[in-house]
Amino acid sequence: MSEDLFKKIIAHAKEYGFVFQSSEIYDGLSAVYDYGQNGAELKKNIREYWWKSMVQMNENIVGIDAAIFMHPTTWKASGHVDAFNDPLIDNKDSKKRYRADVLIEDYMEKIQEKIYKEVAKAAKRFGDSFDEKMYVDTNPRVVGYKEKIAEVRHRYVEALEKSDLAEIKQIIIDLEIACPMSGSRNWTDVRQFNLMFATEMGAMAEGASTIYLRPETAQGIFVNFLNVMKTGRMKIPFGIAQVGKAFRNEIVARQFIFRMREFEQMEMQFFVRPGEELKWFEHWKELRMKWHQAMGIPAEKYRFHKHDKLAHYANAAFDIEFEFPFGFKELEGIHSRTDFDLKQHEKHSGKKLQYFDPELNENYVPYVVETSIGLDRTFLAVLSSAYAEEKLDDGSERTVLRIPDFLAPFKVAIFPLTKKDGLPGKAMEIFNALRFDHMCVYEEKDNIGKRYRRQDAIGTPFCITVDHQTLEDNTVTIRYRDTMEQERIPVDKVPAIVAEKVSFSKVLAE
RNA sequence: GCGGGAGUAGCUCAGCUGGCUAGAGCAUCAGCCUUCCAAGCUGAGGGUCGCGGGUUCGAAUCCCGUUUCCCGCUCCA
Repeated sequence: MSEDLFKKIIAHAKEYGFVFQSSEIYDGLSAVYDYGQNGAELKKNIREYWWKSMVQMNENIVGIDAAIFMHPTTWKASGHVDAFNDPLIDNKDSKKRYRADVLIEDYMEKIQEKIYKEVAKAAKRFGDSFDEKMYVDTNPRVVGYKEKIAEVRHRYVEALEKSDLAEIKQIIIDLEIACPMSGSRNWTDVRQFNLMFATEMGAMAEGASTIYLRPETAQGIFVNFLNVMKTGRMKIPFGIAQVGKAFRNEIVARQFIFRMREFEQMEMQFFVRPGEELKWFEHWKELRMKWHQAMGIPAEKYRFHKHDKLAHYANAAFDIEFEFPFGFKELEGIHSRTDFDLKQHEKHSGKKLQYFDPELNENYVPYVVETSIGLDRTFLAVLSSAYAEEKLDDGSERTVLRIPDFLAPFKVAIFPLTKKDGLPGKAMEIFNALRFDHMCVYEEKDNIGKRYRRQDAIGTPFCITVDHQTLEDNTVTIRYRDTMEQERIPVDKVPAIVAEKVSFSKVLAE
């Protein structure tokens, strides 16, 4: 795996109609990509695989499709309005960027450490008779430190609350905070960087209010918790699934479709009895890993990554990481979100978001276990693990996408061996019979070898070729993408054979 | 957002010490040939050289700005 290979995959994705840069004729739009004719099919199939395995195969999980626009209070409740607002500052000499609030926090931390040191020294000096509380309250040096921290904190909190960026910069200047890398105190102004995209709703300026494009799909599920629970007569434990677009104005978005400003998430929020969340967390952690591995991608490409630093809402969190060409990176997150989200929405909406548990005979706010996977990242995982350049025995080379059969954009290609002798007519017959059930390609241009290679390049798993023998005994050859081997089979068996090979059922059963 | 590198046909690139109508291979399209694994023949289409400005008699080529991509830094509940 290398950067070089990654470049080839990106080039291949463009050349064969999988992924294009957005608005390319206008020089493109940074970190936004479009899916082409083959990419859209592959993406759709991955989405369908997820949906079937989560919704169709679980009688206690239902799917919804919530709007991208949500009431602005949603994002206050979820914490995104605060958490997604980072005040940033650059050092002009070292060219390093920092979060201004982190610089100030670090400064206070350092003073706090000085206090600890003083206390430790004093404890040694006085031995058993040492009264820490007394010492801390009376020692002039320690008191001075404490006052300094209190003063800074007061200014800092006030500035944050007022979003007074100039004051935050002034604090950094007054405290003589220097760049940790260069020691320079030559700072730019503090700028606010909001990770949520905002727009206006309402045509009239006075009635307009700021609306955010959702930065995650999860909230669409939480705000519909009551609706779905009541109308679907859901019994805990149950889940709500959703696939949809989310938007984040990333500071730096790079690595092709791995980090985009507009991306698609596939999420399921599983509502459970309080106290049982960690059991379900383990359950989903294992199930989700199985889902990935059932696709047929080698198991060693995946690994779990435990979050040591938990988000404010979580009490357990694991990522499923995939080995992309640029290293192991997050593909899916499994989080135990506790009752944080529903409680927050209760607080902000004034509605009771509770479940009456007949077994316990009590009302409670359910705990939530979330599985959240990036569709675009899964697409990239499938594409990059499928891409292969092979040297063949005859010395020639081929580029092949070994996409799992059931995910391939096109399932089968039908070729007449030549354009003469009525072969195209026979091939069209087969094509027309198959196209009702599968994405099919018909091609008669160029020699048969070229046509096979073209299908290899977009990952079509099967090619059916009609030759002269077909006209005599109604058999065709089926050629396999991965092995390049051929088999002779009766024409009337083709639909069943293809259907069996590209079916989701095998994978879903695992 | 900062620093470095790059942007010429769908792809890979040449041309870039300023000067003929901007080229090649592959790909695409039409046709011929072939008759089971990309390499034969004939012909065709496709580029305002990322975009804007400047210098010049003349700019793909030099200068400035801008934009996009790549690498590093930074950020990523």
